[in-house]
Amino acid sequence: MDNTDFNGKLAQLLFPDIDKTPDYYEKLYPDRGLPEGARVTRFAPSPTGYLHIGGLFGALVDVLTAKVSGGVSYLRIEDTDKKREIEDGVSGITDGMKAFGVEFDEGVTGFGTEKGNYGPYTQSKRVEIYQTVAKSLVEKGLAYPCFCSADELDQIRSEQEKEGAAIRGYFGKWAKCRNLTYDEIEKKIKNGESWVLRFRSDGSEERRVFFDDVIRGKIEMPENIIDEVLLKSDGIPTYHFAHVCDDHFMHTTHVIRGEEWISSVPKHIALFKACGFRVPKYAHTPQVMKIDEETGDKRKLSKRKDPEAAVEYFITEGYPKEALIEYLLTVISSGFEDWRRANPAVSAEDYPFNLKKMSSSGCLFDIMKLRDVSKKIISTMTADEVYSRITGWAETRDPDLYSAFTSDKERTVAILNIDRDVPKPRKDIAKWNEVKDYYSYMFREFYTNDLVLPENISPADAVEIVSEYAGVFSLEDDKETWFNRIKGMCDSLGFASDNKEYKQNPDKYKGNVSDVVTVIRIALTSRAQTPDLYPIMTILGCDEIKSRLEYAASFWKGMLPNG
RNA sequence: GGCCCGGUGGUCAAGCGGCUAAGACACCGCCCUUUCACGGCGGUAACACGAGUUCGAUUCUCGUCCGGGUCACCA
Repeated sequence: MDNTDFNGKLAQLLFPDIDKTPDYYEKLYPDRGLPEGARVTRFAPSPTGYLHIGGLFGALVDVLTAKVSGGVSYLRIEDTDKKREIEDGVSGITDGMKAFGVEFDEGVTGFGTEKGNYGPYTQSKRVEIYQTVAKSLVEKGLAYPCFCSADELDQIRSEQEKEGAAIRGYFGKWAKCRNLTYDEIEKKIKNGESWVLRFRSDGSEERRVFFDDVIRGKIEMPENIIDEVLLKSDGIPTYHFAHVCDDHFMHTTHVIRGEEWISSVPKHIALFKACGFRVPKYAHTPQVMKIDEETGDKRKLSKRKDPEAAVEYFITEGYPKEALIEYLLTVISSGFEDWRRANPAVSAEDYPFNLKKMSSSGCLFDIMKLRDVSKKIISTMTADEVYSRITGWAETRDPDLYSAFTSDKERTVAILNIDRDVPKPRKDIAKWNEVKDYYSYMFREFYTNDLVLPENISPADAVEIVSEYAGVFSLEDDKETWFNRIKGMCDSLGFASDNKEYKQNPDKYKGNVSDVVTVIRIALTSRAQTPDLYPIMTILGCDEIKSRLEYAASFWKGMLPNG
């Protein structure tokens, strides 16, 4: 039997049910006809049920890369690992994308749904395609069945380890099944022995492969010599083979993925060439790391140890979606912060993203920076916007907050508008789960009297201040009058109304206006620090103010020696 | 262990043979100020190490060290 004969017969023996050729799929999935320079990218997670922060990072890079080039981005689900499969691992990913406003042009859109003409976009539904390509590989003598058991493979591994072999894997003298005869193969198959399909590598460890990583530049590695598994014993492809088939038929131009894939590029290039497919461009992104609290070491974010590894965490905490995106962009792309300064009001989606400006070293996740970015974003929102964000967040996560906030919308918006509708708005809130505590004194439901005076103010003075203020304040005042009224109280109480004078002669006074206002502030809010007191009082209303002032007076009176 | 990627302040980062080595976050100080925040001004703090190439290296080359990845019928 000559070689062609052998290959043809073997292909038929292995894939009796496959009646198509790769050519069929070439016609089914024609060239996309995109303009020159348009990039086709894909995000291809396995359905683990949740979206990893690194995944969102990668997805963002995919979408932006396609967008700036006028290309196409799509979402493909790589569900070829049956052992790790969970019931609906897809929704967690697509929901996460939606929550952060990351949208693909085509591909999987949710559990069991998709859009686009190059599907199916779920690998488990593409088995016939892989097998068709696999069959053609066998016909060309570039793939063969392997009957080695897991035990045999383990043994090969341990022998290689014992020998200290530089290159390990299924190749050369260890590739026992590489040269089986047709009769041997046929016999094993008839016996019901299970087999995997392996690539027949013609690589040499002497030769080197070169490729140009879009992010990292030129990379050089030894050629692949391993007879990699293409199809597992259940007929489902490995990542390597699926990647080659899918990115070819879906016409991906730029494969953007994590740096953990760099070392398998030689394998992938060899496979593309064996299949007669054009090799796409590769861009390997850095990983998001963190410092391990226990060991102090830098390491990859992990789902089990780090709640913030799952993107859901940021939603639960109440970070606005733009904040994470914006933060990720500052980390991903070195020019982003400059661009943002020049274009403060533009959506991050319009950022002219460039893969070449990506850093190639892994970065640490910096929660402080995220907080800063988030505060900045929240500070520029209108009170109405903040209101709808907070209530939207709280509805399912904090029913108490939700009902308190929605019971009087107008009042709540007024509260949220304090120090907001001004040239330099406050930047106090980084995420929605902070607002309940932050505004607690504005809501009876959350308010707790806890009147702690600063050390430099005696309860006796506090009682005097509060008692007198209860008699003079008026909500009719404009802000200036309001403040002058407080100043007016100062001198008779022994506090300086004029700050400059106080600084010159501090010993002549018990304190200054600041101290007086602080006492009032504490009486009204139980806080030594709050935003502008004037609007707070306006919103609190006369009755509430009176009652809080009275309470404070009697509370501090109780602290007096003979009180 | 083999192969590969990476290494500028605490963190993220500009830099592409000659600069007092940007900027942001964090931290500290001052100013503003009814407190706090905001804002403004200023400050502490970095090219992992050793050779080489060069008139000159953070930038180029090599080595060392350190960190990371990868060597599965996981992706």
